[in-house]
Amino acid sequence: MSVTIKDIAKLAGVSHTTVSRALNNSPLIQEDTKERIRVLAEQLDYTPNFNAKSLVLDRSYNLGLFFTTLSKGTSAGFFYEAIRGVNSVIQDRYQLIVKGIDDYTHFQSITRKSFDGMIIVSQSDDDQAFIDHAAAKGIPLAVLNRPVDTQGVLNVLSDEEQGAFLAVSYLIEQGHKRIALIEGRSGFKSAQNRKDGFERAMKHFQMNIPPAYRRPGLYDLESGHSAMQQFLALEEVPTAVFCCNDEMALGAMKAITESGRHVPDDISVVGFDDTVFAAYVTPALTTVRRPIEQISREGALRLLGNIENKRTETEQLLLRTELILRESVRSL
Amino acid sequence: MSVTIKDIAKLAGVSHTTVSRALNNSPLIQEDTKERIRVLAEQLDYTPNFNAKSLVLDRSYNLGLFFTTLSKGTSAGFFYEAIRGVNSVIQDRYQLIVKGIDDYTHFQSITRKSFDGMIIVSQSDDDQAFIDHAAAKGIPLAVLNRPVDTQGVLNVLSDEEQGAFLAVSYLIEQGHKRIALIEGRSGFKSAQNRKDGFERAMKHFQMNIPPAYRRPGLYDLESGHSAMQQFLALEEVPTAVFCCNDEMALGAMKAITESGRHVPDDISVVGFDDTVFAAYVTPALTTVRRPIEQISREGALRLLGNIENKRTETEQLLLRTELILRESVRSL
DNA sequence: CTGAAAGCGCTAACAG
DNA sequence: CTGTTAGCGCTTTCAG
Repeated sequence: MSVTIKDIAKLAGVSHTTVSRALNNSPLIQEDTKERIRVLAEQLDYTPNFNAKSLVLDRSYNLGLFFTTLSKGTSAGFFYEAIRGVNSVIQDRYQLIVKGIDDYTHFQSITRKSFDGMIIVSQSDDDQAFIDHAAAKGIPLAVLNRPVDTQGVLNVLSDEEQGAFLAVSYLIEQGHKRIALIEGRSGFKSAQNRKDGFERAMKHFQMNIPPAYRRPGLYDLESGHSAMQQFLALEEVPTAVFCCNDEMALGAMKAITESGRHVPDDISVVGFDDTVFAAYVTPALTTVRRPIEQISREGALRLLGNIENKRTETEQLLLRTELILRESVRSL
Repeated sequence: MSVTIKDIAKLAGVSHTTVSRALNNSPLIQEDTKERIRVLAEQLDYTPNFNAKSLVLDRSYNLGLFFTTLSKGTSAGFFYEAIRGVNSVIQDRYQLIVKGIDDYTHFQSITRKSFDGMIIVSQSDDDQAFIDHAAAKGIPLAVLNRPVDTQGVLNVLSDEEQGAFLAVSYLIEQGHKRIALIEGRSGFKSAQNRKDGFERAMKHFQMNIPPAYRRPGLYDLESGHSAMQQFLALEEVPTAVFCCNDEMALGAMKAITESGRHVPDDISVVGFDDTVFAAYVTPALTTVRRPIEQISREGALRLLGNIENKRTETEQLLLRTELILRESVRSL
């Protein structure tokens, strides 16, 4: 068995209470007693039993990081950046538990005891049941990436509707009139927001959108590819395509190239997310940057603030998206 | 405060022991007593306190998933697939704790108490200290992606040296004589293995490798790009480039295109990993597929086996890599 | 400044 | 089949 504070107490000739206090640097204990005990602990290679601590302190030292899904529809880059962002602020004070919301059949294991706080990277309105459950349990919460107005819940997101608006406005300003849309995964909030931005821009410039110029997508390469193939089969092929993420944009570019056409000479393409490869495909992809790593860092930071000060601020933080001009759009 | 087994006991008119047994479905308890207690627990919305369970059972219900680094050099796709693979097998029996080894300044918080088992996706020999520590603590271990021969440690990896050998042999068989190498991140085992495979193939076919035909890389887009630029500046530009991962291959392709040349007509490019976008870039990338998700799934599966049967098999599992032929190589 | 005693919620002998 | 009792390792009153 491993060493406990009692073992140290025996060797130091003090009570285990004193050891506990000394190791927690309590001001009640004399400096030299503390030092003696610390040295002893070090020698014995003592490590606190966090389960015991958790039990008595009613803290788990766990932070949950939840995604709508791990198995379908979350892109690798998004996932990676979100974890990095959170991980960069928690250091080793907390353990980061990563999970997909759709991995749970019931939420009963989600309790205050098992999570000191939770960060929910929410991509769908369907996550609301999960969020409500956690909020009802009194778990400090930060919801990222999707607007919520649950009381006491932190909310950090980027203005995707505006980003899409900018991107599509840009296409129009470049003289494009026949602009098609490849939508995001249905049910994902981001898909809705980006579509809204698209529509607002089109409306703003009084352009009409023929039904054939909209195609559903799944946020993956393949669906972008096949949606574009449909556009290419039309009588009047669009001169520009707004894709609701970069992966679909890449799939679309592939379809265009395969048909013997060129980007951007024949058809312009715009993506969304500014994934790491966007600058490196040929032609480099014009896209909308969304500060995912920053969102998750800010969310984590504020959440830790709430946890450690036992506050429950209901802050909402909206970060700006940015249009990144590259080479995949041609001016007509 | 939340309901405990004692609350249930009081209401059911039994001892808390009986409740504990009933809820754990002990054969010692009569069926109808069990049922009564279960119903009561349901009504009260009882959830077990896992900290208390952990303390007495000496299990944490935590599985650690460690990467060499989260902040530098691990590619998003790799990371994503590894987590997915592991997550798909653990269901909700365990919590998955994700961490970078380089996040730790000291390992003392890594104990048997805090992890029922650990999966270490090891990309560097430098991880060995961490592995040794965990092994010494008696934590059931699965090391993925890098060979280790520590006793009692499961080891699952793919034959990357062989994969690189296949890829380079293929280039040679297509008639290429001037073949350059963009290496992986120095210190990463995979970088060494892939380089070894490259060299073995070159040697096998009695080709020589001028020093100018090797460039260090960092596994990212940018380093592939700049390495390729160097090759393009040479008097004798190579006719083919073997890149130690797909991201560098994409960077290299970018540099080639920028120089006014074409892939594969002027220069052939081969990557490694078969990242999700490899099939969608233009031209589609010929590359070596490495079954990351399968590796992590197998690793997790075997680890759970070891944990739950209290075995410590020292199994080593070598999965095959596979050359995926696409369009980025030209036959001379 | 230090110690004795109680208790966090649960499981596991041991008795009946 | 059920209950009594002890104890996992730690923190926290309360008393000195």
